[in-house]
Amino acid sequence: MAELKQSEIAKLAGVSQATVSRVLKGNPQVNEEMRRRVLAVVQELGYVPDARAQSLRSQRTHLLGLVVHRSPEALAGDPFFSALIAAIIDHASKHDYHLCVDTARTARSQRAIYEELLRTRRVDGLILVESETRDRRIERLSSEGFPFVLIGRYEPEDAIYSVDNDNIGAAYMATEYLIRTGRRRIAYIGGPAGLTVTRDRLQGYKSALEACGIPYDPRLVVFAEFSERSAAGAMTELLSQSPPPDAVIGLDDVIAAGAMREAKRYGLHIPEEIAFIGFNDSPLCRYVEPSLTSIAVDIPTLAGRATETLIALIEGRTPDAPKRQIVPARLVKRESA
Amino acid sequence: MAELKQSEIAKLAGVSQATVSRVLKGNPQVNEEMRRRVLAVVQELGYVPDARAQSLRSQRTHLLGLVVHRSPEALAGDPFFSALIAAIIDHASKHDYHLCVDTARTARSQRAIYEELLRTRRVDGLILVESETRDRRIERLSSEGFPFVLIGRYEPEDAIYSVDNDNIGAAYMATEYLIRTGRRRIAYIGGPAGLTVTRDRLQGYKSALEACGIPYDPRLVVFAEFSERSAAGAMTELLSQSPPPDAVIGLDDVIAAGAMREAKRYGLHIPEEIAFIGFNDSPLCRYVEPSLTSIAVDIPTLAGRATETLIALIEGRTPDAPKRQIVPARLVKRESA
DNA sequence: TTGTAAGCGTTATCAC
DNA sequence: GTGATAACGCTTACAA
Repeated sequence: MAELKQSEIAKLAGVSQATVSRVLKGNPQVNEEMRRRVLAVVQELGYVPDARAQSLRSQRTHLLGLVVHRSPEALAGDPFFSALIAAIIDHASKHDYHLCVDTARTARSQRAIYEELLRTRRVDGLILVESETRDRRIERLSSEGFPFVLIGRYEPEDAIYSVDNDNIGAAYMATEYLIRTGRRRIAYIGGPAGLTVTRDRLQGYKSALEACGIPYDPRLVVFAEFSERSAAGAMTELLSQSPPPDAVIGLDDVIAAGAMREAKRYGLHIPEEIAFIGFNDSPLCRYVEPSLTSIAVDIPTLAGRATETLIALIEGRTPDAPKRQIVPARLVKRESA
Repeated sequence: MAELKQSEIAKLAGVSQATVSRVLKGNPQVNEEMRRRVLAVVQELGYVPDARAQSLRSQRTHLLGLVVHRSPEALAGDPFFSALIAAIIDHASKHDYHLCVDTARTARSQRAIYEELLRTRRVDGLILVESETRDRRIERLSSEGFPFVLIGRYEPEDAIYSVDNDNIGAAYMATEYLIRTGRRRIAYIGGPAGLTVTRDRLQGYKSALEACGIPYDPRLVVFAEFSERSAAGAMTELLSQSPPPDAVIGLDDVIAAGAMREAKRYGLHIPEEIAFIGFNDSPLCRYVEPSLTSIAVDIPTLAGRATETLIALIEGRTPDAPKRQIVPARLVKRESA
């Protein structure tokens, strides 16, 4: 079984190896008779071409790379990534591509990953998530003409292909909703400060405040890691102020939930005394008490657009989409706000 | 930049292409002088070998395949997989392997995945999760001598390499704990009936009942899909009985939480009237109200063992571990039981 | 110690 | 239409 290659098939079918290749590639100019003979042997032996040889020959691996900028621990409990990975695989498989996932925590390993996947031509293209605002590697990918799509934001907007939630709009929506429902001291707990998501949502938050004539108070803006624990710490900081906030927007559901839990520990009533809104509409929103209002980012669409765009790029087609695609978010109201 | 290959380096360093290869492979029998010359050029141009060519030549892709038997939707919100994937990547990267993830929902696509990854030699080995109890493809992998490791259980125990939570023990632990704390009508909500996890935990559940002299009542055993909604349905079924159960063990946290939510809707008090225990100790346990007691499966260890074993198998070393490895679980007590 | 050359399994360009 | 044959970029005998 190990020695199954086209030359074997050829021998058994009594044709040349080149003909076997033609038949398999669906080359139209092959005699019907030979085609049948070849296919019969292929079927019978269950021959499948060797992807490695095809990769070398065609300069295509049919592998997409997903690079996630988080440590394994931070990735571990995050439902966002399950959803993202699942959606990418789903789209990729339709085009006969596979997905290779890597994590790049430190700057060192980031470099390693890029080298490893890109320069080695191990993958045909890259999907990047949660990159730092200014990433040297992105410049490089770009200048080397390597196919890649960013999930998230990048400046200038039309420099590279990117797909993003409407983060600014989403944060604006959340903030405005809170204002509309009577909140005045609205806090924002971001993720790590360097991240574009963190910045973009901050921007939406600020715009909404401004549009509604509420002065921006920098003390109401704090940052946390992607963990419940870190979010609790940030919340403690916010609660030490007087007056304390009457609403909190967390960069994601985990952060919002962690903050909310902390507020509960302080004996605050939710949503009467303080409201909470998270992002991602992850399963946990329905589990926390009170259930968490959240901005739903449309992960399947996001992943789908990114994947389709990337594959188009790889295959040399011009993606029929603008360089920067924005996927709208929606507010899912629950009890916390 | 595109034309960077060993022959280029060779030309610039004034040596043969074979020597470049030797230097890069760390072959000891190369003159120090040439080695330096070669490395200088390599450094300067940032040459990295082409993985595709290496794969073909060495018959190794340095890719591990992870095949998950779930639909993208079912995968989507599940933190178990984020954790699993993260942990596998972490271990694999230490040995310079990458991870290729695929999902196989239908039987048809399962076949496709196996063909696609295995026969095409696209990956060097496979990690399988949540396989059906009797899976033809496993027999085939096994008989073809393809390196693979199963996360989960398989009979007979020493037929293949597998790593598993101590599912039987864990369910035993959960059940016994409930009995010890005074519960008598303990229900079990499994996942899809064909799954080995479902069966194994059912077995542990039964053993504990038997050991404690509590008769097994089949009406207390129901099955659900991996979704909150489906779990709620299963719970409704359980609650229609008289007397209703006074404790519920859910196959995973999502199922347990879904069931618990349903019980709350019925106005039952938790844990006074009915207790709940889930599996995985996922983040949501801390968010639900009351917080969910759960059996923690040690995902990093599980993934680590599976990955290390697989790589040993691929590289022709005999794994220094028994064919079937069991990773113990532990009970994380919270409010629900 | 180094270079030459064969070959990994394909695909694609030639002649026939 | 079909069969040789030359790549694809690398590793590794084998020769020198």
